[in-house]
Amino acid sequence: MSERKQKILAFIVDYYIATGEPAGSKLISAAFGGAVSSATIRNDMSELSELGFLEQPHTSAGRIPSQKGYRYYVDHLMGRYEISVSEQFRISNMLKNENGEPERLLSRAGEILADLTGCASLSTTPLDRQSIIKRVEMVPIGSKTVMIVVLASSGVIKSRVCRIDSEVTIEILELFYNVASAHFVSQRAHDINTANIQTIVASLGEMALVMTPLIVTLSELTTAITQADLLLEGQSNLLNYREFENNAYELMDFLSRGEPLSKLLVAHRDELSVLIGRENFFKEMENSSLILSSYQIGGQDAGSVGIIGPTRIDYSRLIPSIKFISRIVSGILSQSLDD
Amino acid sequence: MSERKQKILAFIVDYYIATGEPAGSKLISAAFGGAVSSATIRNDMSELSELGFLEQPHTSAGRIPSQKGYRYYVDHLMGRYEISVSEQFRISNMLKNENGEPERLLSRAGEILADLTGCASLSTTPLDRQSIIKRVEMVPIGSKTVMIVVLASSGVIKSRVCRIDSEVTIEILELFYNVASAHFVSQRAHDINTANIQTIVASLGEMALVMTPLIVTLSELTTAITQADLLLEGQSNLLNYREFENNAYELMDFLSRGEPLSKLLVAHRDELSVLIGRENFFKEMENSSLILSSYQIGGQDAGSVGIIGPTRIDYSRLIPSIKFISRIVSGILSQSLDD
DNA sequence: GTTAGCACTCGACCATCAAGAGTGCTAACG
DNA sequence: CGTTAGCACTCTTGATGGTCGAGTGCTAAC
Repeated sequence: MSERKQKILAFIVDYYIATGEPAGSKLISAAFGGAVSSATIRNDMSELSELGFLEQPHTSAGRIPSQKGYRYYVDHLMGRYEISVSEQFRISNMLKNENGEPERLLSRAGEILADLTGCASLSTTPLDRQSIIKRVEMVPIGSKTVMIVVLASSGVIKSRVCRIDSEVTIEILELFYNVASAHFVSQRAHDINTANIQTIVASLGEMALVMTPLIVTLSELTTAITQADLLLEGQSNLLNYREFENNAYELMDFLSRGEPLSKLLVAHRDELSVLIGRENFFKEMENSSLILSSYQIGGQDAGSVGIIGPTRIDYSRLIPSIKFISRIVSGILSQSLDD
Repeated sequence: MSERKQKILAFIVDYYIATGEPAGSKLISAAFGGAVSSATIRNDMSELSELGFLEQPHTSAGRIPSQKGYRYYVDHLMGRYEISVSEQFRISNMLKNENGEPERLLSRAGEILADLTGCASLSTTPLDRQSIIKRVEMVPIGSKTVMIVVLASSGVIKSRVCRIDSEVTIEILELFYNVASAHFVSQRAHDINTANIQTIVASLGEMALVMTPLIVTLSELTTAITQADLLLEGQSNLLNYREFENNAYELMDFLSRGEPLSKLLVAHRDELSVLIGRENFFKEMENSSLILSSYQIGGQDAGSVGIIGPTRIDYSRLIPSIKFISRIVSGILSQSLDD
């Protein structure tokens, strides 16, 4: 593709991102200082249309980028920016104290990202197929109530309160810890077979009845550890975009379902993924773009953070913010893993 | 107000709730079987307008209820329904196993309510000004990491992970439990003075530095217990209503801010509160209605569940669902308190 | 390959018009 | 006095048509 055509495509994308208006040949010619006449631009635009990079809302409007046009722009044309040092400083300051649970950190990072970009932010909790159950704790909360805490080597912590039918005795505590260390601790979370729960419980003899809720809860927690949760922030930001005026419900409802999206995020744990429109695979997102950047824990890809917005999103300005946030998140999560 | 006028008002409200269309005099006359002529209806409607119960979108449309009209309808006119026994059974079955944390129960109840009503549901976590800190636990999670768990007499459990700068020793554990039982356990959560934290920490001498993050986290958790969290579900449902087409962002953004709403809910812990439009106090909600019903723990009002929707909401059908859910929630929460 | 010129298309905007819905008012009725 | 029929009036809705301007595609010339 000729250099001029590239410049034209770049201009149209930039202009449409900035204003939301189609760009016409005369406007572009003027933007180039009149060095090329509008007729020439028209010829080029016509070819760009034929190649599928541009489309026309209607005959007498200018051109706007097609999804293929955005793709070419992202891959070859867009400017590279960095976020300012003071901004970097501000962001890392806001996050550096959230070094407890990954979930809190990610949710805070998501808020910042949503504010920064004016889009909705999303992230997945860390997920590592190799992660093992590092620790199981049972904390008495009441005479018949305990809290079960499970810690994975990925740093993820899950806890849940569980009520049983009788008083929590030393015997129950001991039995629980025995079961936990025999069948759960040091196992890969993915390998723990939920079907085995029955046999484990059965082996407890007369204590089986009392222990069942505890073992079931423990098993549910280990399952929860093998699944990435989706965290969403700033969804309402999306309502400010014209493009979502008519299908806001579809999109928001899809977002709130969580699971399909979290699968999508888990499948794209690269340093940078830009998914434009129909590249997202889900019909509900065919008018949206996703920008994702993975974070690492101890050098291992563990999850992603990113944003969702209309396809007409300011890729070049927002990509650096997302990359930066994922770097910060990587740093904080890796550091808390030093225990 | 004459009986006929009441019937007319009731019909207009019902009709508008069902169809979203204004009702005209001819339609109403026909609905009454022609027993009264449209001219008579017109006279009555004119008076109802003068009294402020009805308004006209424009001259040649029929009448729709004003907010005052809805208020009169809710107070005097609407039908009383009950939800079917099978429905009651279905709902209570879905909830009866969520007897651990109140937050999980309420969030599940909120999902059900949102599905049931097609509105967004909201609820507050239990809050009791008299509630005391019943228990504080510190669970080692890693060599330098602990999880602090605080349990209040209201049944609310808050936990957070905390990292410190040195290994967690027996000495630290003991010191922590000493501080906790001296200054936190058995205290009313509301009475714990955050300003005292400094003096507590200072009294620890050379251990002060290590202990600070732990004590601060503990103090933050007790503060969190004195505040009702707001749980929202099914927000995207609201996007299906015509009335929110133009101000969806305002409303959704307001909902996601949480705090003002949770204050509103805490202030309305009655068996049933219906807040219509401007009665909601917040400008962002002037076109919305809130239906709330409080739940009790051990006979004490502890929080509310409810829904938010457009003012044109089916009050008579939805109120029973909300009351029922709050009764179920009361039951489950009171029962888990028996420890 | 580039450009000027021009016919053509199409949406946005505006005014006009007719149809229909619903009202408010008046006068008559029982 | 409450109720009703009748009618003029208002206002929205939708259709129609015309103008304007923007932008294009094509052709012929440079």
